[in-house]
Amino acid sequence: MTSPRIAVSTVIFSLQRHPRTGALGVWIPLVRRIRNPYLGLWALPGGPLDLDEGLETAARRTLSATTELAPSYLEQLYAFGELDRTSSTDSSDAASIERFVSIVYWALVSTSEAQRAAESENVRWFAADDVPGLAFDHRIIVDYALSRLRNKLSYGRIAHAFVGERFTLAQLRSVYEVVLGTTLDPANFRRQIESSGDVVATDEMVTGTRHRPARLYRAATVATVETGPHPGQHPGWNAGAADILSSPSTTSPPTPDTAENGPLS
Amino acid sequence: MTSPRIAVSTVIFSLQRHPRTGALGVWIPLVRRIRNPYLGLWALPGGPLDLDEGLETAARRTLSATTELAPSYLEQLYAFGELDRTSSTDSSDAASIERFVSIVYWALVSTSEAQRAAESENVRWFAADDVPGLAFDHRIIVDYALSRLRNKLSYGRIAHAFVGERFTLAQLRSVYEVVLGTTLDPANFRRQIESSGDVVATDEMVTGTRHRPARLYRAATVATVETGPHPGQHPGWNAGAADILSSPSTTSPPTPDTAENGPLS
DNA sequence: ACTCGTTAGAGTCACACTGACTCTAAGTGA
DNA sequence: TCACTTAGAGTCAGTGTGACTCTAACGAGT
Repeated sequence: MTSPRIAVSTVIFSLQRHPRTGALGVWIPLVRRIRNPYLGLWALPGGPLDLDEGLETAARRTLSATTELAPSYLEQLYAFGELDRTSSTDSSDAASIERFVSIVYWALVSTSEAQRAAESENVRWFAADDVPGLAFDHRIIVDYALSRLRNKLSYGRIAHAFVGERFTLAQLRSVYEVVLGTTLDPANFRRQIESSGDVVATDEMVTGTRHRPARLYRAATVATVETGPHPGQHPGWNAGAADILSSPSTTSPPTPDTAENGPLS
Repeated sequence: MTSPRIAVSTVIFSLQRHPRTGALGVWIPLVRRIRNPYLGLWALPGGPLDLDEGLETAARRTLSATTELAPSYLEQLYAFGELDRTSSTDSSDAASIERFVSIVYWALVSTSEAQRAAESENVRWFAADDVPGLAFDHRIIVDYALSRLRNKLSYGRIAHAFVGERFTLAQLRSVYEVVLGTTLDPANFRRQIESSGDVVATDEMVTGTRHRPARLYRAATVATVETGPHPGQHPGWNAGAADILSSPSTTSPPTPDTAENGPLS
C-alpha cells in the first residue's frame, strides 16, 4: 500500500487538415481536466489503473470512455514516474498532491476513425507541434511521443494505420511527408515501398481525379514474423476500417479482365 | 489506493567467459527469492517502488542493495502489468497473491564492474540464453531485454558500456560478435566504426601480445546531440572505470615522439 | 639471427541501394 | 483536340558494404 498510484494515459495521433490553412498535419485529441490538480487545463486522455485490468486494457478503456476512439495501432510508450511530474507550472492548490506514476501508450487512428472523437466542451483536437500549456508533464510526453512516431515511421510499417484499408501510394507518401516534415520523391518512394513488401497492390483504381487513375494498395498481411520490439503478445495492431485521405476520390470496381496483376505490358 | 503496487526490476547484462568452455557470452545476475511467491526461485533484482523516489532512482537503489552493482548504462525497458504475470508456472500457495506492475530497466556493466556482484548463496550469474526457471514472468522479460539489447546494439553506441574506458577495436568487435551471435570482418568493422565517429583513437597501444600491437580507442564524448529515444533527462549513461576484456594485455605510455597520430608512414 | 605464426590495419573491387532526374501513360476540363 | 496534372516506369551517377588481398609489427621457437 505504500506505493504510488498508477495512471494510464495515451497520446493519440491522427492526420488532419488545418481548418483554416488546409495543410495536412499531425493532430492529437486532448481532454479538459475536470478535477483540481490543473483543473481546466488540457491533458492526455487517461485515468487510474484498476486493480483487475491489464495496462493495455486500461489504455483502451480510458480512451474509449473519454474520446470514443478505438485505435488501430496501440503501443506502450514509456513509464513516467519522476517526483517532480506535478510541480513545474503548477497553478493549483499548493496542498499535498497525490503522486502518480503514468504508464503512457501511444496510438494511431485513421482520419475517418478520428471523427468519432467529436469535439466538445471537454474534448478538442490540437496540432501536435502546437499544443497549449498542458497539465502535469504532458507536454514533455507529447514531444517524446512525436519523436518516437517519427523514428518508428522511418523504420517500420506504421504508416498504414493513418490511412484507411485501401490507399494510393500518393496518400501513403503524404503520411511520411507530413510526419517527417520532408518532401519525398514520388518515384523513389514508390520503388522503396513496393520492394519493401509492406504493401500489396489491389486491382482497384481511384477515379474522379483530373489525372491518370491511381492504383489502390492495401497493407500486406503481417506474416507473423514478430520482429518488432514487443514483449509477450503485444503486436500493437487492431482491425481497421476504410477511409480516405485525399479530397476528391472514389473507388471503382475491378479493371478489364485479362491479366491477374499486370504482366509487364 | 485502489491501484496495483509498483515494483522496479532490472535486467543486467555483462560479457563473461564461460567457466568451463571459456567462450565469451552474455550473462546476467539473478537473485534468489526469499519470500513466498516463488520462494527459492531465481528472479531479477528489484523491489517495490518507494513513495518518495523516482523510477530510475529506485532501479539503482534496488540494484545496489541486491548486487552491489552501479551500471554505466541504464535505460527503461518496459512496464509489465498484465493480470496473469504471477500465475503460469506458479508453484506456491494458491492464496491471493498481491498484484504488481513491474517497471523494468535494463543495464550494461563492464566485465570488471561485474565482479562487484559477487556470487553467493543468493546471487548467481547465468548465461542469458540459458536461464533456469524464473519467478513470475521474468523469463519473458529477460528474453525481451535480450532482443532489445541486440536491436539497440546494431544501431547505436552501446557497445562501449561492455568494455572499459580504453579498448581495442578487436575487443569492441568481439562485443558485437558475442551479442549478435555473428562473426564480423575485422577490416570492415574497423572501417565502419572509425567512420561512425563513435570512437576516438588514443596514442596508447597494447603490448604483450604475440602479434602487432593494437591501438587503444575510447568512446567519443557524446556531443549532447541527444537524438536517442529518451524522454526528459534520461540519457542512460554514467561514468565508467577502466577494465580489460582480453586475456593477456597491458597498456604502455605514448609512442615515439614525432607524428601526432601517424602521418601515413 | 632468422623464420614462423598471429593479429593489426590499410587497401581494392564488385555489387546493391539511393537520390536526382527524365519520360511516357492516362485521366479531366476547356 | 489541346492543355494540365498526376501516375508510374526507367536511367544514371554516387555511396556504402561485403568479400577479399596485402603489408606491418610484434613474440616465440629454432
